[in-house]
Amino acid sequence: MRDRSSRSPSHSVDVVLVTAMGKDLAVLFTRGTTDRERWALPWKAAQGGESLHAAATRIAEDALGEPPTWIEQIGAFADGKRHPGDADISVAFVALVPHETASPRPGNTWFAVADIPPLSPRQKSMVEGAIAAIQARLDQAPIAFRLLPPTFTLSELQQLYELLLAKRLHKASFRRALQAASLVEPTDEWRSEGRGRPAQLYRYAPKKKRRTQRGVRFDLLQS
Amino acid sequence: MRDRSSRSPSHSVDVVLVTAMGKDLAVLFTRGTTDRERWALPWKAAQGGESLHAAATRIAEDALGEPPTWIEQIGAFADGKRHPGDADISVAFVALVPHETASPRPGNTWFAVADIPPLSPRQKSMVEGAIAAIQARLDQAPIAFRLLPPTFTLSELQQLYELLLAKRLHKASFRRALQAASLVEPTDEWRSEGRGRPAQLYRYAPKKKRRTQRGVRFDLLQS
DNA sequence: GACTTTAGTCACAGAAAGTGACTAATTCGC
DNA sequence: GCGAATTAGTCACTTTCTGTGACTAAAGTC
Repeated sequence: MRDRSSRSPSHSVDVVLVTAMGKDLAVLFTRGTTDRERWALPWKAAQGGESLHAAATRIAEDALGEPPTWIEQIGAFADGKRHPGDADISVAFVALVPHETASPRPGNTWFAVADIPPLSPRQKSMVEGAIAAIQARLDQAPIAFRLLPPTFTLSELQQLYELLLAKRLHKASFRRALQAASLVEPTDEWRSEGRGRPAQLYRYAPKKKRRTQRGVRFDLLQS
Repeated sequence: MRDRSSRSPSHSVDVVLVTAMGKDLAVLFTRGTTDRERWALPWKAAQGGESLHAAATRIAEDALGEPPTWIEQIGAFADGKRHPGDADISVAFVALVPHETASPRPGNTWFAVADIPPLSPRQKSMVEGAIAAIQARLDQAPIAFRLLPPTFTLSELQQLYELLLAKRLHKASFRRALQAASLVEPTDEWRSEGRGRPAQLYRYAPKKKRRTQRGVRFDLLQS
């Protein structure tokens, strides 16, 4: 392993940890290691011998006390001169965690996406990229379930989708689509949430299924 | 600008240039600069003061003689010890170019994706990532048109989609979807291609359109 | 001129999606 | 206790979209 202490690290790994906090998405920030007055995304300088993915998982776990339920690289960022460290280039990851079970370690705090503290330009790009990545993955992989606890009501699931897609969904359509995809299965528990009829709890339990063979959907293209 | 000649470059930028060559997708490879016997993706060591995107565009243009019609970063790769250079980390881009107008510079050759030469593990991952990225972007942005010359027949367009999606499409459905999205407009030219009725030429001309407000499509989720 | 080949269109059936209305089970106010 | 309010869950109807085969059109081939 080459000596790195004598030169600036070649790259950093930065993680955008996202959760669903009430009616907002929220991102985890930590007090900067160099500047204690500023908030920054959790990050570390590169270490030899560790894969990018493993490094990102470790960084997330260090900030959160537990590993994220999903993590994916969103790309390399080099624009913006001021990274919290002095890395030439930063590899950003987006990670999801259910809010219920997440208790950030001291010095780490969730910020609603609408109310994010001042950041370096580079980390600001990363946050934007992370939100965009979540929305882009949403209809390709069941990542929404990674933001929920093991059991949940269908209303909670729908509210989460409405939050992520930023649009209202019709209850009957939502459930019909869910059933057709056989992604969830009911438990025998019910939860009474204040007023109103209690809701049945479901768990994420995707069944093997042949993806219905469809033609091209040009209407989804954004020109 | 810091002196870089005295130390190994911190990162490289590598480009997966893709075109549609007859019945196959093809990727551009160049004779390795260090090892003239091996083929490699076009790449360059990092240069200060140039954005990743600009660097990738320049690399593509250097190999091809003209800029690609579309380019996008697919991520940072650090696994696999042997990069053609000695960069710790490599940022890969995927770029598209129509085959008709592309004439690679000497030392650069198209290889069908089914018949790719031996590569370093890292660059092999990049090629796989590039193909996956193209297929993933296909129903989110009209990138297929970036593989076609300015005018084309609808049969050519359909064959291209069949190539990219690796499945047959029904002619009437394909055209109906195309019309609904108003992505192309007819020119007043026709092309006679051997036997059979001549085909009308179209050009890519996306019209502003409200994306039909739809619910969640769980059936597209791959569990 | 009949046959083949490719382009382009139509129309119908079935599937999927949008939508409002309905029933069910609980809490709250009185 | 009881009706209003609230949330969950389901149904049925309509509209839209998609899969599909069959048809017409215009060229070349023999």
